[in-house]
Amino acid sequence: MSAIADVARLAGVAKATASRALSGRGYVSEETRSKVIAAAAQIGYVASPNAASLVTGRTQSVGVIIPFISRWFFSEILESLEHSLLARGYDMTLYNLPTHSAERERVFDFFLARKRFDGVISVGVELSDAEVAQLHRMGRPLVGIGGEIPGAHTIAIDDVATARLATEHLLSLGHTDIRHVGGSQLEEMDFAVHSKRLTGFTEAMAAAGLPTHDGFAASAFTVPGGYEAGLALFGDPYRRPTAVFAASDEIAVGLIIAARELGILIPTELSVIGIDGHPYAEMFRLTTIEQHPRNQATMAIDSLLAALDSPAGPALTGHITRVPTNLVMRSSTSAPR
Amino acid sequence: MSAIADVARLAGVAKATASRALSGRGYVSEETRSKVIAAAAQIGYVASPNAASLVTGRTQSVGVIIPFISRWFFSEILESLEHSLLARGYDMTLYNLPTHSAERERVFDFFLARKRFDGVISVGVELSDAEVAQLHRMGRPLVGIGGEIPGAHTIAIDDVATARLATEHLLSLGHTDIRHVGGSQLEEMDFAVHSKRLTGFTEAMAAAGLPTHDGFAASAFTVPGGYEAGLALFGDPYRRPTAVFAASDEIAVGLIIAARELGILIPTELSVIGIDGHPYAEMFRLTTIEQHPRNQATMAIDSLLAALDSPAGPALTGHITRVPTNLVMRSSTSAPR
DNA sequence: GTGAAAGCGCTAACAG
DNA sequence: CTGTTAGCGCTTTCAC
Repeated sequence: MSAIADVARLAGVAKATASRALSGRGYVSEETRSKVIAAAAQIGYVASPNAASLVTGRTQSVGVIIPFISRWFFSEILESLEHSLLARGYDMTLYNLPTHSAERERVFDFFLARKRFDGVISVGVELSDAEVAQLHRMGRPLVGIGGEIPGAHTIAIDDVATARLATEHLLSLGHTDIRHVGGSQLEEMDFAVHSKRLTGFTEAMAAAGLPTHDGFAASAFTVPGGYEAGLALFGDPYRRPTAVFAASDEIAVGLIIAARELGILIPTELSVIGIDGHPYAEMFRLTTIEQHPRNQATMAIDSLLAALDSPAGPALTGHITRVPTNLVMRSSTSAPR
Repeated sequence: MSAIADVARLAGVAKATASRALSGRGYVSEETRSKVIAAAAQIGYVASPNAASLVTGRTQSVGVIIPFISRWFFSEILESLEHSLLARGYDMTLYNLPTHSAERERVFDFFLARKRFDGVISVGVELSDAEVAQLHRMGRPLVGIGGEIPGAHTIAIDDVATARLATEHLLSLGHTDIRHVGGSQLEEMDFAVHSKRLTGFTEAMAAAGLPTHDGFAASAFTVPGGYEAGLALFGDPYRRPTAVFAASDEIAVGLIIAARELGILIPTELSVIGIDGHPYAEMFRLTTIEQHPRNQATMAIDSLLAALDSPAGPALTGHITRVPTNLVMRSSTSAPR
């Protein structure tokens, strides 16, 4: 009971005609079209994309790989990707690939090799040349978010410049004893995000002629991580910095909670700046640099689907689109006392 | 260039034999099997599940619908579902369906009707009889998480009992002026979670002979939501409760932050209890009732895949598995002063 | 054990 | 504009 055959029979036309009427491809008279559509509606027909994909090569489905789900930045990206894809008629299938995932190879060699996807979006996962090549061999477009991937179009902020900007904000307020709390170089994220943010910090400090030795403290990229780091960093009042640049809003919030617990006044005794634009930032009146994950997701989808529609075929060339970030000043930063 | 045909040719066998050797179904001599496997490896063959599904009816893919991605409970569930499914060779495709989503009908009538999934998992989404019937008509198993769905197996905690337990904990410490901060009845979640937690609170208070009028304050199910509610609730020292039961850890944390900001000592002047087991709970030394989302996810997957494997066919009967919760006492609660 | 043939549900050519 | 035919890549009878 090939479903489309049922529709065709009911409408009194050939399978091919029913297919044309329902898919909108090819010529069908208005009359026939409505007859077919009525028949389809009557028996509740929904085309099987799997069968169609066998002949068209299109699956109406996109694969997404992402290293975290619960971190704010990534869950925002995910929500936005899903929403855009759904609106355009695509399914989104998700692969959660933490940085040192044992599953990684299997995901690339098996799951992504099954020709199930019209395209792949890699969020915060730095792909090896071999991985990119393998995806390209299937002739499918690949778009990245978060950092440069040779051979693929990528949407990303400039991590170094953003970190520099954050540090410069504190410098411009008059701070000289500034620390950076961020991810450990020993547990580097993809695209060397930890290092890049540290580099931006170091560059800005150096440009201001300030020392940075002992200027960095490692922390998990979470609120509890920032909290732990804060307790350690602020415990001794005689060796406490006047300002901290946190590599993410989550860390920054943890730092603020720790500071409050220690009775440190913000921003009078301590200025804190973060990166992201997390909803918590407003509640803590946190000065932060927003990086608009939802915009990044939208741009990625637009790029991917454009590559699919373009007559030139999937865009295989590498190109990075830098997304602008913007500093939002709130009352967690001020001039030092 | 039918891929499996290439493998067959290279191995010097028929397509059918290659298929049997690779899928493990049917008789193949050990010798032939290894020859075929070697050939497949040599040309990097990966079977197309879409083509296979056309004949087997199995897609090796599961659809998941979920109303939130960024809330801790849901992102934990999601991570765990993805992990379990991947381990068993299934793809997970995700539909984000907020409570009053305009897309809902389209997801059921179009996306889920396309015969793309071997089964569906509904996380925190209360399905109508029509929606359940539609899924069943496709002969696919359906498993729910979060609340009873007639006609489907569901994994869920007992929300009323859990809320009662939380309230009884505060009562047992000697509190009498207890409030409940939770979701508004006007913006009810699916499965009436807001109402159920309020009911549990009310029941426990009534059993203790205590009044509950004005005992409830509405809040968004987030840290900022709890913070706003806390500022309002604790602002007036003469009308401040001695204890609060928050409907989630996120709300509870917001309440604690607000209390600290107002200079209120916890637990001396205010006891707070939450529900979930969020990582923030430890950092805030929050007494909470854990509901182990990862266990719930694992149970759901086991149930779904068992239904697929069972010779009796997909389990269509409704049955609810209650998941135990456990109270973890930390220093955010104590006897009233 | 293995091969040949049929067919899953659909769309793309090509006639008409 | 519409019907007929072929075939996407795979699995599964059913012979051998």
